[in-house]
Amino acid sequence: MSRLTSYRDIKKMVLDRIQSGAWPPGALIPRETELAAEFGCARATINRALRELAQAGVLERRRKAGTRVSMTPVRKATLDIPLIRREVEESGATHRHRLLTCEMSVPPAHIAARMGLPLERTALHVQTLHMADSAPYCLEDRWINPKAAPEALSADFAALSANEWLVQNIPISAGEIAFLAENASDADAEILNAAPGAALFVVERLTRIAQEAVTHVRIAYRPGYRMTTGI
Amino acid sequence: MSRLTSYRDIKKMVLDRIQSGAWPPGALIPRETELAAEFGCARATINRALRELAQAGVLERRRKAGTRVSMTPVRKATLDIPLIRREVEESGATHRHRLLTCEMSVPPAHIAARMGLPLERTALHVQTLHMADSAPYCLEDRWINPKAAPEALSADFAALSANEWLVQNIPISAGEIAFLAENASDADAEILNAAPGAALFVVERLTRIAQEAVTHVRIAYRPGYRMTTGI
DNA sequence: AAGTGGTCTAGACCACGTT
DNA sequence: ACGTGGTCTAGACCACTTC
Repeated sequence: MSRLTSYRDIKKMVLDRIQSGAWPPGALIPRETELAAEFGCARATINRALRELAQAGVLERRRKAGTRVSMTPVRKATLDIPLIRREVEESGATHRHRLLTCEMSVPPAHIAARMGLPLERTALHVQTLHMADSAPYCLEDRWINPKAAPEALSADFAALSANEWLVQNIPISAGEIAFLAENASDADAEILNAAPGAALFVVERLTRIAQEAVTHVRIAYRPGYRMTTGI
Repeated sequence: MSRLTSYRDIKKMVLDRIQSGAWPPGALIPRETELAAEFGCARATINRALRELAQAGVLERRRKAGTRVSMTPVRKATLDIPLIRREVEESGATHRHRLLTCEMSVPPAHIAARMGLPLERTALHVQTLHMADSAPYCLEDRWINPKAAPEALSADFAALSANEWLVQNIPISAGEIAFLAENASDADAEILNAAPGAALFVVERLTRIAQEAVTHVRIAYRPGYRMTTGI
């Protein structure tokens, strides 16, 4: 027999005890040393299993107080935020994109505020329509802070979409992301080939490098789009 | 100095090298043994740091091929799916709920199909309006498989919302979750006090225990709702 | 003060994928 | 075949919290 007691096995067994009701919500479970003895493995192995279950929200651990089954399982959903091109291609379609706008202009006040730009300061505005085969897939409306990403001014977004260019040229960074629903404006509707007022799934993302906003993007998906994941 | 080389420090230093551009997207980084020598710590420490960064989507690791900086930096967003009551309370408002429907009936075909129920089989249908202070917050439309959760038939959902009851009575389990946008139906609009056709942010969740569907829920939020998280 | 989880080490063996 | 990450061990010390 291969590895009788991998940390994966421990996780399964612990989950099993929870789901079977042997360890109900709120229950204190045995300490690591006891479980290690019971399962015949090192404490480090138990530790890894329990640590991962705690990270997943199944357990709550506190020094000295011990490990308990969560009372309110905070379910966490992990969403992948892929490149739009890849997302389209994985659905089996061909990805194309069309550059609609690429110019310096003054962003709307709420976007300037979120990016921390002074009012009236211009930024690079790039609008791109992404298509799956020949149908509109989503509309990317992006503002780029020229101070934080000066190279963007000379990039050719008609060749490589802004979405993809930024991923390849801006290092890993922090930011916020929001998901919401909006009624399609007349402009959105025409571009996405949707009915005016149709409910659109929208993702807004603000990306920073060292506190400074680099780019703000609003991606509005075609009607009917669903973002899915397991729990 | 305390801990010179905790796995957290390693993570920070690696992230720093990535964000500074020293290790650009796609770059192959040194192997674990080399980093351990450089930082003067055990390989296990390096392993934990790199493993967590890989889990966060920052690195991509493959045996024999080594560890690379992800080409697609912003890859994963983790959303907490809290109790609705807690979500409301954290915004500073008071949570109340009103039970609108609670009866056995035959679910629409697409829901029966997703739950794996035979056509015409009845299920428990529970509709709850959640309110923040006195304003509608979201509409919970839930179907419960009586075979998988028979105790639900005798629960008092007027006292404890179905959302909360299930969390407390059904053990942690697997499922799928989807986020989408829908135009408010006339019924939705009236209940949520929104304009008919308003774009609503909708979460649909299917919960299973051991392959069997326990409950399907559609939660439609009031117009203007945003689900946000860091990256 | 004492007990629990949190982390680190040094070494070992193994699994997987590339070559 | 071989090199890289994946995991496990046994032991140790530490940090935090409750008692």
